[in-house]
Amino acid sequence: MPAMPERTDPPSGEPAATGAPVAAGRNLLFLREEELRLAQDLLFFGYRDFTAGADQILAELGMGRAHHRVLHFVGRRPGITVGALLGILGITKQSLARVLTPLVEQDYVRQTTGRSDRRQRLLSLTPKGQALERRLFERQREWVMRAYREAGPQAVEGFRRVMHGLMGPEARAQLEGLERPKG
Amino acid sequence: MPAMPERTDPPSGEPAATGAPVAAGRNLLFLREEELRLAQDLLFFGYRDFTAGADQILAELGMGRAHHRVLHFVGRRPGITVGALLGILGITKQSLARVLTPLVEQDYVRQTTGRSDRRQRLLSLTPKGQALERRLFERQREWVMRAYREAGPQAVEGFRRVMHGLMGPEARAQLEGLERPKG
DNA sequence: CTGGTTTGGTCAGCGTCGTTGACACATTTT
DNA sequence: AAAATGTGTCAACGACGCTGACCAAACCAG
Repeated sequence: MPAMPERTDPPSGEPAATGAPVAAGRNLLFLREEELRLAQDLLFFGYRDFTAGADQILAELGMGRAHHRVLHFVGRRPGITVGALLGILGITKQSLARVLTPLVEQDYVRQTTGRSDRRQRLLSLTPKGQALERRLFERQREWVMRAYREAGPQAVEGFRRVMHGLMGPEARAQLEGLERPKG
Repeated sequence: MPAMPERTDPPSGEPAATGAPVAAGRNLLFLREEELRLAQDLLFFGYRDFTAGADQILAELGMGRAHHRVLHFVGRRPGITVGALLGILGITKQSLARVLTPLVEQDYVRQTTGRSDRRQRLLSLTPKGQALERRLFERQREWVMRAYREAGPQAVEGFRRVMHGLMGPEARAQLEGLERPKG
């Protein structure tokens, strides 16, 4: 196993900086390579542990992450239509149904017929749904607050900027809608 | 549960202040509430879009995210044992097997018998595996670099600090191991 | 009014990726 | 020789994505 790339193998066939700072280019690329791999690690571990607390609560209720997302986004935008929720979640109607139907049946989410358009089913949380959503929220709140405290307020701002940058245009638009509700 | 914060109601006051502890307390709580809900949104959208690019490549090859993780961590730590990989991924042996076996059969990952302990199977990427891992890496690299550029270097540092804070103690220890290999 | 579109629901089936439980086998340790 | 360890594997299950097909109610345009 000699020919094996030692560790994070140094950028092999990099597009060698044309012209000037060859050595500098190598270093920069190398740095960025490690930097990026670290970002991958951080996102994997961080996201996993971020969701772990809520997952635990959900498991006790026989639910999963998908249920949480519905509770979260319906809570964030009461009166949202099924179609809009589908757009935010980026899943199919069938996938949503498997999770939404039980939530309605178990009285976590309420559906009311739209006033202007009676085909629409406007979704909102029942008190029971609000209570669960809040419980999940509190669990994650503690976790995130710990991270925020450790990192400091300036880091938090940076975190937000980078995460926002990781979102695609569609997600950014949807986030807009979430931040200023009615518009 | 009347005490439940109605919706995401807009922070009424603002940094009001030092004179009215009660009102200020309310504002701070609201702020944090919104702040935290925003963090949830950012993590959901950001992580999803971060992985989307690689997912696409993987789908073309009939693979999933789990395959990518194996390629990533084996690439990051060539010669890693199956047990250590299980520890990093935090999944069961059976779950790993379903993904690792095909990767070995399709010549992406190589297994060599441990020298000191011949029960161990040391994992490393074959050239084919390295090529795929690099392709996936490059795709994510572009995406992350865009976010980094938009956010600026200072934000990047903050991002790292917060993500690190989101990790639990176990993940932190494992990240340690990834950053300084043999150590 | 009629016909087409939109919104939402549902059945049926598939794939990935996580889980548990139970065994098997080689190797190392005691 | 017996016990513990590292790995592999069979079987079954659950959560959560997807596609395709079809239906009903409501809206909308000609």
